[in-house]
Amino acid sequence: MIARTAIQAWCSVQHSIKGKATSLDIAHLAGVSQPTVSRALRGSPMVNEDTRRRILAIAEQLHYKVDKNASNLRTQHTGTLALLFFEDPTPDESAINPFFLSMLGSITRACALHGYDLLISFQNLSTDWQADYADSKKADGLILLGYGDYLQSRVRLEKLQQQGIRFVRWGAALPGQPGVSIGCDNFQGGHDMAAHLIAQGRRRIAFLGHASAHYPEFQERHRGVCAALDAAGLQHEAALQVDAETSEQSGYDAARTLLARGVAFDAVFGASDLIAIGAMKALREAGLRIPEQVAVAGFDDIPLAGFVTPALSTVQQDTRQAGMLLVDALLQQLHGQPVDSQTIPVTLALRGSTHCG
Amino acid sequence: MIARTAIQAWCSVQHSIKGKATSLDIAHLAGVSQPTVSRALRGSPMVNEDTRRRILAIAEQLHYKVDKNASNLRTQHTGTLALLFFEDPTPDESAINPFFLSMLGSITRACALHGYDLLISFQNLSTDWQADYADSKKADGLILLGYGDYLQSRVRLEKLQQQGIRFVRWGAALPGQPGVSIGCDNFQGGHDMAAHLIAQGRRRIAFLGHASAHYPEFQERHRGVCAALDAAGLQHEAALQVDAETSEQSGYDAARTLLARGVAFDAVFGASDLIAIGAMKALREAGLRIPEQVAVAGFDDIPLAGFVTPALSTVQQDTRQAGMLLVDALLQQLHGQPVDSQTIPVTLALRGSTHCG
DNA sequence: CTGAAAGCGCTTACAG
DNA sequence: CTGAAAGCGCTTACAG
Repeated sequence: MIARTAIQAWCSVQHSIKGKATSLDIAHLAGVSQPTVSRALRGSPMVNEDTRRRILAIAEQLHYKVDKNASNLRTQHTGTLALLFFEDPTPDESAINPFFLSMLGSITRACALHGYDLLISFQNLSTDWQADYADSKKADGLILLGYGDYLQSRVRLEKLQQQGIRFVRWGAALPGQPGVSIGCDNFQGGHDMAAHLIAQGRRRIAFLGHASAHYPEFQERHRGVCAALDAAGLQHEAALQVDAETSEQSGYDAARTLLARGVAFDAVFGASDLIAIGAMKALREAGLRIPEQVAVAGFDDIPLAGFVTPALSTVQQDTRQAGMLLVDALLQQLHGQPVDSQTIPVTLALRGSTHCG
Repeated sequence: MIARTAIQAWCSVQHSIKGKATSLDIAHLAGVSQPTVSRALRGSPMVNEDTRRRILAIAEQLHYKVDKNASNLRTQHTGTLALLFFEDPTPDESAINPFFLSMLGSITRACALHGYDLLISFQNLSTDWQADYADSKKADGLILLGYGDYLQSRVRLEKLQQQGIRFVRWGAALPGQPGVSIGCDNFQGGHDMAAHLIAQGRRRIAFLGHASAHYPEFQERHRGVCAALDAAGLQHEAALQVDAETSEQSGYDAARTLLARGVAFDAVFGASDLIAIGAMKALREAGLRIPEQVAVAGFDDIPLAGFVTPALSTVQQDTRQAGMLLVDALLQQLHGQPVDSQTIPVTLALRGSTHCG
């Protein structure tokens, strides 16, 4: 047993020199070698039970924590993952898509569950982000999140892969695409919501959101809508699709563009909830009643979707599951196991914005 | 000048052994010593311009990045800050207050501006978070964010301070409080919004949100409301205050509680936008027209505030400035400079929910 | 302007 | 079960 006073003395010395305790300090105090302290702390089975207890007690009193920089340097891995948001630069950067924020929450939690830390960074598509975090050994792997212009970022994904950097991407899993993607079934979501609208008697469904290969998620959602229209024997007109990216303002603008075109429509499907909510505002300003004259639907089921008026029908993505899958897939890669891209199912959250009466 | 082939050879060797380039590799290739590489890379003025260029060229071709673990270990600081969210545990953890998320964005940006990385972690109040990140040298300092129960977390702040850990907190700066706080002028915000409501002819303003010392921000907002009522010669009744924490559901529940009490009111002031939006739903369900019968106001100006119906009047906090101030204050502490707590002004964002006609 | 040397605090074979 | 030794990849006095 070590005298309390020895530790107290140590503490006061330490306090004056302003340094943190190291494993060597503990070794001195416990009367063992430094490697033994390291073993005891890491729970190695080949250390005497009494010795371990003594060491742990001292470590606790000293508020000792293993220096991550030293252990990472030694073991050559960091125990942290980096989350990179890549988004088109927006003028108001503070407005992050709530959907991603909900992903952020679930990713953080999944990391914590596995004992990993999360480094986070918002990237402009314009900056040269690809490998920074991995190359400088700040993180063992990358999680990429963002509805950016896919074609623009694709080159970078290829670079990442060339450099042997481990990463997973949230988004549509496309054939021949570099790396592993986890995404929701955008096609199914688009299809099911359109089918629902059709079942509610809607015939002319406008789609607000990009529908090009640059934005594969939105494009898939749009394809789902078209498929549902086809199945019902309805036409899809180009004039009923208006480009929009995921923000209220963009949705508002897109709805006004739609109105200005003068084409008839009885439903508006926003490619994201933010778009839908922005569109609702424009529609109301134009004197249209929701859902009587126009049904409105969104995609994501952000927390506020149920609290706007009328409550927004939307396609729900299971962010909790998504976060887990992303982290799991990345961790599996780090452990050298092969991983496949995955698509997770969506469900409809039907509310007042698509139901009359 | 070094032969391209040497580098190519190096690359293929490296590729086969699957390791990253180190400064020593570069030194060999450049025909200099390893310390010289380190100096060149760090922009030391005492290295020959030609040598530097040669080194930088090679470094670039090899995708070399300084190993952060090694340099951090050597220099004893990490170049990263940790952002700790502490919130009361919520059943649905994915629903993070959008206001904080907007802070997150601006904090990330401020960190990047100063060349710091951001480690992020969501903490339950119940877990033992205080010093982990700093003790294990993962971060140089902590940013604490959260509308948790203040009295519960105060003990921990004191511990942090005892251990000499640098931190800043977002929230009300109270007398005798440990550490540095940056917060908005909650009293002013509460006061100004209440004064606005009174100017609009409202006389009985309900306040939804905790108003105890456990939640100093909300309490200050409430005090501001009371002050405005006093100034106008109006009474404030206890029955017009209902506890709520910051979520739509809690706001919804609080409004229903208020309705159930049967007291008269002509305005509802939510202590946060989420509360206000939840309350709007409950009020509408009760058949009340907003703003004709009840004006509704919130606090935070989250991105969606302008897109609910009617658009929500609210108190705007400048999250961009807040993020900068938090990071600046923390960095100043790290540089050994004294910092004071600061309060930043708020402005009203007045919209349809408080204006008739 | 450049190099040889030391050391940051760990972990992990290697002996015993 | 424990210790002496080496080394992860840097940075920074110290010589020259």
